[in-house]
This record gives sequence, structure tokens and C-alpha cells, in this order.
Amino acid sequence: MIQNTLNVEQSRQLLKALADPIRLDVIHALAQGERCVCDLTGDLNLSQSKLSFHLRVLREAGLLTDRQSGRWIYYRLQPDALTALEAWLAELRRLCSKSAVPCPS
Amino acid sequence: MIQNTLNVEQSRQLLKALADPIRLDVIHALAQGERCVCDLTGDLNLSQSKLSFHLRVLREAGLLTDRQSGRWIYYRLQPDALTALEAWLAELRRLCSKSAVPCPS
DNA sequence: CGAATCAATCAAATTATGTTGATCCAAACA
DNA sequence: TGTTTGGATCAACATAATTTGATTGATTCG
Repeated sequence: MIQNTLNVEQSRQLLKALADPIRLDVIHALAQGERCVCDLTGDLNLSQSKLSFHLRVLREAGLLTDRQSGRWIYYRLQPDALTALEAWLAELRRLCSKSAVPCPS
Repeated sequence: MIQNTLNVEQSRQLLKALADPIRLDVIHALAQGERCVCDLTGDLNLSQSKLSFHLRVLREAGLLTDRQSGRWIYYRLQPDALTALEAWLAELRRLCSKSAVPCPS
């Protein structure tokens, strides 16, 4: 997530990524700080491949980055992604607030 | 969407509702102002039952309200829902921004 | 009243997402 | 080098979301 303005597709990916309980758990776990996959499986009590699946969704949406160190892979949050989504949402709200005018009935 | 603080379940519903291209189209169409279902099918070129399905998802998430007038049903945006989601997201970001501290490698 | 229109709902079919267990690859360690 | 460990990926299966077409109930109009 280099840029700060999301296109619709990126926004949808972020929204979808966040709309899942397990993935929100992952995010909360990582809010404690960077963590390797093997620790996360323990923290969250998830099977390795299940966690791996959700990490990928989050990473591809731009919410996480990973780095390898030795044989561990550490994941960490990319809070910029949330900031960008907030901006997108604010823009949408602005658009939506313009007119809540009822039709003449 | 009466209250302003969402629980996780409500937030997830909103995120999921927004993470769909057709539903975003509906929202953009309604940003022009209130509209009845029969007009929306034309505007968006959607079958009646398909549109009805997506309107329900949006309504149940709190993003739309409807009212009946004669035999038409008018839908309109509920921008408060977006505001509430923004607040939820801001809270999550705050949480996530606290620590992006890497593990000692 | 009977015909027509608007829109919700339902069941069936389709498509997309998530889960499981197995396999594979790379890094580290004996 | 052979073995172990961390983690991605794959195929098969399970579940959830969406689409389609048909039906239904309500409202209006002739």
C-alpha cells in the first residue's frame, strides 16, 4: 500500500478482507506487534494451512506485510491500508450525504 | 442505524455489504437521491429479483431505509451507517498503529 | 370485480469462499 | 548429508453467497 488513494477494486478487497471474524482476530493479534506464523497458530488456535490462507488474503489486500528471517516468516500490520480505507469511506460518505432528499410523494 | 457505536457483527455486515460491486452501484445510484425499485432496475439494468436481493442486504446492514408510497417502494441512503463504520475503522486503525514494532531478528 | 403493476420471497442452480489433510520446498541443525 | 521444522500451496470437500425464474401478495386502475 504505497499510494494513499484506493481504486474501487482495492477498496473492495480491503472491505472483504476485514469482513471476516478470523481475519479480524489475526489483525488484533498483530496489533500486539509483529509475529511469526508458528506463534500465531498457537495464539489463535488455528491450523497452519487455515491461518496461511487468511494471512494471504490479508496480505494481498495490503493489510499485512511479511519478512523472512531464518526459517520463520514474520507478519506485521500495515496500518496505512486502514488509513487509506478510511479516506475512501469518508469520500463515499461525503458523496452520500449530499442528498437524502425524498421524492415528492 | 440509531446508535453510533457498532459492535463487531454490525461492522462485519457493513463491510460485507459494501464489498460488492453491484451494491456499490446501488449506493452510487441512490446518492442522486431517493428512488423506487422500478426506477433502479432501469438505472442499473438489473433484474427485479436480483436488485431486490441486494437491496435487502444493504437494508439489513443499515445502509438503506425504505418507505412505501402507493404501490412503489422508495429506497434511500442512511449516511449515518457510513459515519458509524468510519468511526469503527478509525478505532481499529488507532489500535493497529500502536505497535508496528518488529521482533528482534 | 378483474386485469395489471410493483416488489418481496422462494426453490433450484451456480459460483465463490473457506476448510482439511497431504505434499513440497527451503532453512537449519545434527 | 540426512533429518527436522516452518510455512506455502494444492486438490478435494464443505459451506456460504449470488443468480435465475416462478410464485405470491398488495395496490391501483379500468
